[in-house]
Amino acid sequence: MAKLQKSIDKRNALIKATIELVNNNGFHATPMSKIAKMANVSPATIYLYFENKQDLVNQTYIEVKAEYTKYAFKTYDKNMPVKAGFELIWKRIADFKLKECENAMFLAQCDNTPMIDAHSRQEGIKHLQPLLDLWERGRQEGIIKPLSNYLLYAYSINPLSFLMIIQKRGDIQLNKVQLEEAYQSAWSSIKQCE
Amino acid sequence: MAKLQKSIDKRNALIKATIELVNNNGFHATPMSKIAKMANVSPATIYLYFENKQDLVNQTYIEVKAEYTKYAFKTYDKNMPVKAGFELIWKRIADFKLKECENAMFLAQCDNTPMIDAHSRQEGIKHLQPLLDLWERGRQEGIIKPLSNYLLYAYSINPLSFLMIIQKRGDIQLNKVQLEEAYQSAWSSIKQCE
DNA sequence: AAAAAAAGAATGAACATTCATTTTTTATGT
DNA sequence: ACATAAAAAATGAATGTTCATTCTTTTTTT
Repeated sequence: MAKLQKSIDKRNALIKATIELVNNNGFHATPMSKIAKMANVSPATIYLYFENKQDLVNQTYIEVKAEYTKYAFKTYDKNMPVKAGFELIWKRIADFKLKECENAMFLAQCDNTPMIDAHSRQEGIKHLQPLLDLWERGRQEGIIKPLSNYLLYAYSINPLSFLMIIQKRGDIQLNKVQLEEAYQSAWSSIKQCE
Repeated sequence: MAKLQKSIDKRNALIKATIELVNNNGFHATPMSKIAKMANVSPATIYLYFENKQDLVNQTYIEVKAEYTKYAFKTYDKNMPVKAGFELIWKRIADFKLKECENAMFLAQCDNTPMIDAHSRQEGIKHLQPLLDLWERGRQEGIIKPLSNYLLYAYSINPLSFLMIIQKRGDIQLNKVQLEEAYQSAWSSIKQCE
């Protein structure tokens, strides 16, 4: 037990260091040696936990993505009405993106880069299903526009990534009011107009 | 004249090669030697045109960003009505993102990465002013929601980046109809509801 | 005492950048 | 026009560094 615990701690430290360094310097400028140093570990030790650098980054991606979706759906129940369900999920996602900034930044970087291999990317998408199901229900009930999931995502969820990035960069600081405005815009763009 | 022309051709070839390689392999996996090879030039020659790798990437970014905004505003006239002006600019941007896919992909990667230095990023934003002015006018006329430029951009323009990426990845193929839908969503999310 | 985990140093490849030469262009004098 | 010298541009090979990964030894756990 103690051994296993210790191992998990080290693995977590490595993943955390990877996120922080990749966020600040980019993949191209984060050597294994720095990751090791930040995690208080010898470079050689990394290879006890991960196959190589690519594997480390892939696994970090999958881990963070899983945290993200877990957070998003934590309080969601698939029997909720469509509108309420969407609002709930949207706000959880917003919460994650704006509070767990490090994690969200890392995902944004991975999602726009050939840094992650196709297989891990696929793996990362899996857990988004509840949202897709909700949208399907919304379309059937005539509450949500009959657009593809991709379009709905592009208009209602993806903008949060952009907002997160510029907030991190210090260009804006979203308060409660602005967040509510952002939510209304998101909803406007996907709800079926009467 | 002949000399200058030749130089510009080489510079362009280098920039083109940089875009293509960074798009396909990421910054971290595009060595100067490959860029040189793709541009049919010796590695040493790159340093006659650019200070170093960072400078090459920064200048490529600025160049592509300038192309992007030039394209976006090509047929826009600042005396147009707000709604028509927005539709025009939006559709030009969509055109650019979906047709000049290579260029747009490169920008997306740069914009979510510490690949580009802050100064060059600043430089790249400059040319967006006509759109910001249009929005200001729209807010004053009560046609556009009283949101910050960042929010308006996040909801009406940024989704195109996401759509472009998934189209490049082969997940969707936007036709005329879907593009019109996307436009309507964009407009819905920023227009003042009556 | 055996096995597992971790470490630091070593290895070899890849890479950005520079150097010494060669090729091409430009300017000059006839 | 033309030959030729100076200047500029371009090159391939060399340089020195950085880095991912592995090897051997040491420490910790069982």
